[in-house]
Order: sequence, then structure tokens, then C-alpha cells
Amino acid sequence: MPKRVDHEERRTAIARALIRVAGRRGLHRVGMRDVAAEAGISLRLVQYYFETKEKLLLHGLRQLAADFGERATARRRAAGEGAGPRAAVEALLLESLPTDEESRTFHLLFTSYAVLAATDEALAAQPFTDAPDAAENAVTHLLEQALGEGLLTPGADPRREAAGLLAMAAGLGSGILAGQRSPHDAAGVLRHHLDRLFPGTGPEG
Amino acid sequence: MPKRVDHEERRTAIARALIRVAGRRGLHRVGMRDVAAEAGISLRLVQYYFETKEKLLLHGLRQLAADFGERATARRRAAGEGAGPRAAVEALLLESLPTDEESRTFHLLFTSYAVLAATDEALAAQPFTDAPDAAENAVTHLLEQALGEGLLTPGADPRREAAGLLAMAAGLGSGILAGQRSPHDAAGVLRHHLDRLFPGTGPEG
DNA sequence: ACGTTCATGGTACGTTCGTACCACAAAAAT
DNA sequence: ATTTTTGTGGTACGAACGTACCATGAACGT
Repeated sequence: MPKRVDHEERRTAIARALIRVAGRRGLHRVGMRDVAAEAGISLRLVQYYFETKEKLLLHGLRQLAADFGERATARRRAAGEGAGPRAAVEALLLESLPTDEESRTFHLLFTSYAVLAATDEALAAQPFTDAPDAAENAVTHLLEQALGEGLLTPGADPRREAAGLLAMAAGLGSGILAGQRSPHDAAGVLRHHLDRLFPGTGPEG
Repeated sequence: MPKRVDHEERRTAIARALIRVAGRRGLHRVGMRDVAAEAGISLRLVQYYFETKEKLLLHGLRQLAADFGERATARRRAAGEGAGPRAAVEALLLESLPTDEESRTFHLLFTSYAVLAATDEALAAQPFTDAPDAAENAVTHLLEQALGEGLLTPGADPRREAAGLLAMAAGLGSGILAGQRSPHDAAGVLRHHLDRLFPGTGPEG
């Protein structure tokens, strides 16, 4: 056989090609031929590593979530290990906003997948809500920690606040994508709400 | 000629058929033949009233926004004319949540259009951000009114709060659509934030 | 009464897409 | 050395889709 190839490596490369071309042209109107051309291989090879388009799309979603997770933790680490829960939450939320090209692609495609999952049965399976649930759990945990340290506004329910903050970030991201709002304004809205949730850590304190 | 027909009436009927079938099967994978079958007419007639599919999709978006506007004002009127800004804002936000089949379809399709507009040039035109801007202006106006009456928490910026609330409602809606959250929980999150924004009008007052 | 316009039906064409099929060379296994 | 597996290329097929074309009867204008 021709030189043995690492299948997993190949699959992530193809999945990333799918993500790139879908980020430009939209997840609809992306065919296997487009993915093949973007990856610099033949259509046959895309078929070889992912037998069907549905499996390719599913793997693309997993790749998208995995890459985002890496960026989020990297950003959180860059924000400082002991920077406190407020900074950690802010870093996580701001990372989810479509500011640069990479996060824009992530937000666009994740929304596209969400829309697909609402009607296609095969995509509505487990792996989809896993990522948002993980994010919500992470933020909830950080807020609980903040509550224990007395940083949170009284009467705050960590889980509810986490759900609200993540939903707000997602909505603001869609607004940016649609050209309705600037990333700067969206970040301002987000920080404003964090200021109210974390009294004393705001712009004046 | 066969009995003269009101073109505008026909076009809204076809556009509503598009909305129905797209709500079931997803906006992608909706063809003109599906719309024709749903409307009970021939494919030729869909071509006749909308020359091209792109025009049909554009009109579908306008119809969607118009129908939602009607529902929103109806709900606000049902909430009571003089019920105060808090109730008005709450009614508007809750209407945007996908609770029943109609609002679910609205949220799903509006998100689908937003995704399309992010990549397709023809759809990124004016009419898309009009509806969200109108909603934001309405909420902003209500919050300004509340601020004047001293109902709002101190230091609140009406426009920023409006943007945040609408973004949160949109994000919660997506969570409901994806099956991540129940409509009941989403409404709870929303009301919780309104309680903080409107001190004294909450559950204990 | 007659020609014109309008609404509608049916259908065919070109394209694109996902998938299946056939072929072949290189490396591993025996 | 031979046989089997593995990676890769090319291509063809069937379906679906948007659009264009042709036809036709029924109402309106004159």
C-alpha cells in the first residue's frame, strides 16, 4: 500500500477544510467537492475518510467545538491563572463573541448547526448540547466560587446567572454577525452587566 | 382571462406556505415544489407570482417579520394598555421566546435568515436589521419611560439594557430551539433579570 | 365579435450534488 | 515471490432543483 497515513490526522485536516469553506460560503451550499478542493485532495478521498456527507458534517461540528474549547482555555490562561472569577467569566464570554475571523466562523457555523439540529433528526443527537452545557457548567462553577467569596450581588442564583450571561453573549454574537451591532458595543453591553453582577469590581472599583 | 386575482393576497399566501414548510423541514431543503404543494397550487404559479426563488425567500423574510410584529403588538395590547413599562417589556421579550409552534417557527426561520445574510450578499441588504432595530428602539423607549418614572435601577443605560435584554432573549430562544433549555426555565431567567432591572416590581413587590 | 391580456397547467432542460463503481500502484503480510 | 490490504484517482449514475418554454381557456377592452 502507499505510505501508511494517520487517519485521525487526515480527518481533522478535512474537517478544518470544511470549517474554512463553510465560514466563507455558508454551511449550506458547501458540497463535498468544495471541501475536497479546499483540502487540496480529490473528491474520492473525502469519501474515503468520511463515507457520507452526514458523517463529515457531524465530525465538523465536533471539530468546531473542540477548537473553540482550546481557544477558550488558552484565553482564560492568558487572562491570568489567579485573576479571579470575574476575569475568568469575562474572558470566556468575550471569546465567544465574533470579533476576529476565527471566532466569527465559529459563531456562524455553530448557529448554522443549531438551526440544522432543530429540524434534522440525525444532528439533534447527543454531541450538540454538550458544548453549551459544558460552558454553562463552567460559568456556573465560577459564579459559585464568586458567591462564596462574597463578590456576587446578593440574591444571585449562579446557574440562572450563567444561563443568562451565556444567552446574552450568544445573542450579541448574532447581532454582530448580522451587522446590527459592533463588537465593541457588544463587549460594552456584556461588561456592563458583569459590573452589576460583580459589585465593586467594576470600572470605578 | 380567468377571474382576476389579488396579487398581493396571493403572494402573502404563498409566502406563508413557505414559512410553514420551512418551519417543519428547515429553510434549507425547501424547494419551490414544496412551497407549491404546501400552498395547494402548481409549481408554475409560484414562478408566476415570484419570478425567482431569491425573491420568494426575501418576501418570506418580510412576511415573517410582519407577522411577528402583529403578534407582538397584539400581545402587548392583551397585557393591558396602562400596565406600565415593566409589563410591556416583559410581554415583548416573552413573545420572542419559542414557546408555541408559531413562535418556534419564527425564531427558527429568523435565525436561519440571519445565518444566510451573513454569507449571501443579496440577503444582507437593508430589510434584515430593520426588525431587530425596531424592537430595540421600542424596548429602549419603554426603559427610558421607566427611568423617568424612577422605576429603573440606578445607573441603568436604557439603550444598553435594551440591547442586553433582547440579546438574552434571542440567546435563550436558541437554547430552547436546540432542546438545551425548557421555555419555562428561559422565562424564569428572563424575569429574574427584569426583577433586578426593575427593583420593587419583582415577585415580592 | 374579436383580439388581447391574464391566470394557470404541464413539461423539458441544464446543472449540481451525493454516492457508487472500477482501476491501479505501493506497501505490508505470508 | 505472491497475495492481500490500503491509499488514491477518475468517472458515471440517479435524483433533485431552479428555471425556461409552450400551450390554453377564460375574461376584459374596444
